[in-house]
Amino acid sequence: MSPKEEVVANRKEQIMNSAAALFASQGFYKTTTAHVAEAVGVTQPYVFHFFKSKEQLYLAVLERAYNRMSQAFSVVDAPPERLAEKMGEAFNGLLITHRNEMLLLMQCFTTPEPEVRKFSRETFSEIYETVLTRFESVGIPNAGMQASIFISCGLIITLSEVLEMPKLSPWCNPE
Amino acid sequence: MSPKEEVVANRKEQIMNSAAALFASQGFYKTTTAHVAEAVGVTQPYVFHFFKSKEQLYLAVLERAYNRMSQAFSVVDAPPERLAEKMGEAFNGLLITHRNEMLLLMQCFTTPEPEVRKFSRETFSEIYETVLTRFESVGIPNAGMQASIFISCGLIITLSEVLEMPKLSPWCNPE
DNA sequence: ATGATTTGATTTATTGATAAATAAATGACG
DNA sequence: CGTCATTTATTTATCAATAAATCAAATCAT
Repeated sequence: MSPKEEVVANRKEQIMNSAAALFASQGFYKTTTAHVAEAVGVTQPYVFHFFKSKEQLYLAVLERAYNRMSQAFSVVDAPPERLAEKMGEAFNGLLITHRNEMLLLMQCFTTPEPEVRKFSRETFSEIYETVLTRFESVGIPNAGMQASIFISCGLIITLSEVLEMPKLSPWCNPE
Repeated sequence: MSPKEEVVANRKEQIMNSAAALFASQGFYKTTTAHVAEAVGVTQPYVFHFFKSKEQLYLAVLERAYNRMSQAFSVVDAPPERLAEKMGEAFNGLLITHRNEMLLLMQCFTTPEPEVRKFSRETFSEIYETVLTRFESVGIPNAGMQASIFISCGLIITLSEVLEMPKLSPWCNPE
């Protein structure tokens, strides 16, 4: 495949990538389909050839983000005392490699669109259950609370990233 | 003042109250000024008599919410070992008496409007500094981290309220 | 009657979505 | 090999809906 062909072949992915960046920085409502199209270099109506609505595009991006995160967590391996720490590192890694997707995933619960709410509920539930089960399986005491704390770390890291306030997440700061 | 006069006298507050409820449940973008007006029982253009834009209305609601929270924290008094706990209770109290305002305050950082972002940054910074100073003044060790944790509790409680997933905030659950 | 309160009518702007047209690529077939 | 047919990719043009904001006029209380 020539370079151009390569580019064109994955239009759907390109659109999802641009959409992820825009949704993450502008949110669902301020991001227009025309914006997304422009970022990719196609026309606005063409976006609807791949996604039947703006909402479906948004959900597709979120879905991909969740899968990536789920996958990243599943491959973490560590002794019980180190498990939470290692999983935290996995999240921080994703925050570097797929920043937009992670920020999006951690903020999507504030988007009041019913379908998005449904996704949020299901997804946060799955994340919680996954982490909980993981913690329990290696015998971490008070696993339920630890799983909650784990998610709350993700939330405040997101807050600190969105507002550019590093002091709010002493976790990730040097030393 | 007659009942009607009483109602009318506080139109501005009424509007802010309805706006708080709608913004909290529908978010900034899905809440229209017509919606707010209808909830109060006035016409849509009249909202603009009190607030020069929808955004200013939103910010006014947020400001009031922050003042309430700030005030509630400032009156908390407890011995060092109990301070964080008591302040947490203060927040939970507000979550009962002024649920909409608190949920709004904890989610506003996801609204990409520049002015709102600015408010969020300033406000979360002030909350953090207030809590931090408070913790430090009574000699709580690792006050910075504790202050972060305090805020992250607020975030996950909000998440669990918005998504109606009580399991995510074991803090508030019975026993 | 005068000033505060409130409304009706309207404007302006934006945006998601559709449909029809065009261009480009692919492959069959003489 | 080249031409025609068919599919795939992409654009142009446009609609319909919604919502914020403006403004002049009307109502109401003192």
